[in-house]
Amino acid sequence: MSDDLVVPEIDTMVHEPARLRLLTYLSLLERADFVYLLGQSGLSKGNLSVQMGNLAEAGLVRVEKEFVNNRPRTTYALTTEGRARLAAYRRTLAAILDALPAG
Amino acid sequence: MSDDLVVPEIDTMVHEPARLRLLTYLSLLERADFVYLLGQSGLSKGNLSVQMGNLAEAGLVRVEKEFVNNRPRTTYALTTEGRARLAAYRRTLAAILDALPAG
DNA sequence: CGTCGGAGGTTTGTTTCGTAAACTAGGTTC
DNA sequence: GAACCTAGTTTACGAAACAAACCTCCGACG
Repeated sequence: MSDDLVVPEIDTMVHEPARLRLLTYLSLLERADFVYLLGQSGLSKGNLSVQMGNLAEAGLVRVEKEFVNNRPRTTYALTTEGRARLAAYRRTLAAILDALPAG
Repeated sequence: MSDDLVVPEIDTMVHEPARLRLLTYLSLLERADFVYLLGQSGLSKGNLSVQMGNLAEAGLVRVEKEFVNNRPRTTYALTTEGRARLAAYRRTLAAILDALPAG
């Protein structure tokens, strides 16, 4: 019946709101630490810890742990792959949104 | 301190991949029935039924049930509110994506 | 009659998300 | 040195998403 009309697959690792938020910050800031992301994202400590763990395990972010003033500091940054996945996601969503009416 | 850098809230009723997919079809087609969406979306019958129920309960889609050739047919269409929510979502996501690098 | 198939759900069970609370491990304060 | 703070991690548990299997209604076929 002619209708291909296929909505493309969405990368759920990126799409998930909490992670998309975090990835967006990292994309804008290049690097950010746990405390900053905690305040900025509004996520709970536990959720932030888990989601960063997920992103790291999936290879989208790199984690650096060090001690500063005798206190732990965990810093995150996008990996090359993370950047690529985000860019691909951006294209996918742009395609979907473009199909939607009303600018 | 200057950093407002706030990523806007996402409408999860729309954002959720399965529902976003369904809403996109409805947006493009104006109306679609259960069987069509089943084939096009790749969702299971169960999930499709549940997600359409969610969307209907949230007031984003209107449901029409009738019998055609003595067989049931369920047709869905966006409501005015559904259209508005989708448009708002579109703007929100566009804002997020615009902040991301790499056009 | 019996049963096959299609439309539309509901039930069951797994996975993921999210919050809250407990826990770890060190530092500072009195 | 007991009480508290900071930075994270882990655990417990509920809600939602999802797939697969099963159930219902009804007309068609043999």
